[in-house]
Amino acid sequence: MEAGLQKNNFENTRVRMAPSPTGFLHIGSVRTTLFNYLFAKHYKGTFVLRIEDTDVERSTLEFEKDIIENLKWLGIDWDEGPEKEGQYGPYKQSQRLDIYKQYLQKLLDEDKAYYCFCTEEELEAQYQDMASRGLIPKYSGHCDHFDIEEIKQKLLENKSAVIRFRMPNKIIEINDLVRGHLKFDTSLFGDIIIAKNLNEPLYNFAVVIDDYLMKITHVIRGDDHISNTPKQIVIAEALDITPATYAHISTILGPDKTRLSKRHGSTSIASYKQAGYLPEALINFIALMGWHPSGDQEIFSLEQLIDQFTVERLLKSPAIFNIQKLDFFNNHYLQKKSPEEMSKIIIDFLLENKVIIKQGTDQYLIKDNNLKINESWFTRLSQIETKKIKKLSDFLEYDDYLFQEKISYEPNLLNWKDALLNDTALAIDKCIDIVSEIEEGNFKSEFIQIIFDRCISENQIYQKNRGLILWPLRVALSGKKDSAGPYEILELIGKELSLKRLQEAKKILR
RNA sequence: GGCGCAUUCGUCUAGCCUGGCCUAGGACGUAUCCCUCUCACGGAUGAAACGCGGGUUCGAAUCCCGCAUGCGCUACCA
Repeated sequence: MEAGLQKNNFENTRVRMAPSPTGFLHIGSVRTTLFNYLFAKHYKGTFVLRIEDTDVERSTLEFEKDIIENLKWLGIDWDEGPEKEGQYGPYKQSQRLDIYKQYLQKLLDEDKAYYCFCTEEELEAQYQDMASRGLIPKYSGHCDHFDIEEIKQKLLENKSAVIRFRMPNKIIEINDLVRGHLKFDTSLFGDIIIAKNLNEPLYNFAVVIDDYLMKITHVIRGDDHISNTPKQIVIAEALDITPATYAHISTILGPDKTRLSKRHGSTSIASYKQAGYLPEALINFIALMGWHPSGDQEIFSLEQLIDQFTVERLLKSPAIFNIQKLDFFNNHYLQKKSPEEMSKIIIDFLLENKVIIKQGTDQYLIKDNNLKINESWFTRLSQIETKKIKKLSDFLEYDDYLFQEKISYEPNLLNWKDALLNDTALAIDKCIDIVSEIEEGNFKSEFIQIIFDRCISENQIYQKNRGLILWPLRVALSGKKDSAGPYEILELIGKELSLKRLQEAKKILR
């Protein structure tokens, strides 16, 4: 039978994502999740989330929590799954052990599977032997002929045993929604192990049972599963189960073109969230690695993705993860936030990173320099700096002078181009005079600018070369060669701290 | 080794099914210039790709064959 060939209508689809809680939710699984989700939503089907934790040694509750939390954060929800029990639950493999056991027993009873008592050493020896004779290493069939009494006896003796599936020799043809027609010769596999014992099924077996019982119609997964597909199909056939239709998408590669992994830096969604990436940016970026519409549009909201998604546009070649593009998307979505929204986002971020402390309703304190600020301060900050920010953590890097008490810089930095040291000192004095004169209540950048403009128009050297006064002012306030404009910094750090820094600069120049 | 999958600018990709509209389009990044006290923003301009070799055809990025390269699977992981 050619799996999936006959059903190419996408009505009443049930698709699933089956992450294993063996690590923090990473970019790659978010991508497959997203495509399953888009598929379900676009074709008005059901999206099932199933936790694949049959590997008890590696699966943890912490990772499971991380997966659920971050999917929610990204805005991906499910119709059935953890916290949303439906009629095909439970949705956690570790709670379905009795179910697998029945099917395992059925295969055993029908002699479609058998106990294997070979030890790892014996297996190793068999493979070695085959390889040395130029054969393809696969299970020799050493244990495939014991009779019931023999097996009973061995099991009673507590011999460690695994359950192997009697692999039929046949050609399996698959019509993959993304790859097209695929062909496999199952005789190459040998009798694969489908369970460690009756209570510990392995992935290739459990997944078949689950997909069947959960009435999954379409399976979208990474192409690293292509070789598993024929195995799952023969198991399904042995159980008289109709397999789902498959769609194997490409994998994500790191810059060195190997599969994206920890050695390429952080790949967990949590770490991107922490660095200050927006869920909409992540979704947009990830969706475009492995899927693309026929036109030139690149900015997509989740709703637009659902609307425009089609399986036909799923790509088969692997995509290399490019953080600069992610940064671009994040910057884009940051710009689209209103200053008020941004203000809230920045507050949360700085609170989280313990840069500021909440002191009451609309009252915050910058920990290091004791500046008392409120929400409108953050609104201003956002108006001034959001354009250059790629991710929220950039605020800490680019605008450190706003959050620190002391700033440090090379004295030479105060000098504008080839200005004379003496002129710079004069400029700083001038700035101190001007800033001192401005009343606290008028300490807004627009007003400050008017005052400075007046001073500049009154002094010919400054009129000709504004950098002569503006550069040292800005460096004295920020300690950096790159920063926001001097008037904005004055407003943000306030009169007291500004004067302090200007006096500091004056000292340095002597 | 065996099996499988992939191959258009540095990167993500459009175009490929249904050959001519492709002197290959867009985006990110990058370069130069303008704006400018700096950074960023904005504006202008540019560099940059059909893996290689055959074939089919009047014509190939597009169809066919071979090769090369990369990746994946070949677990008592998923």
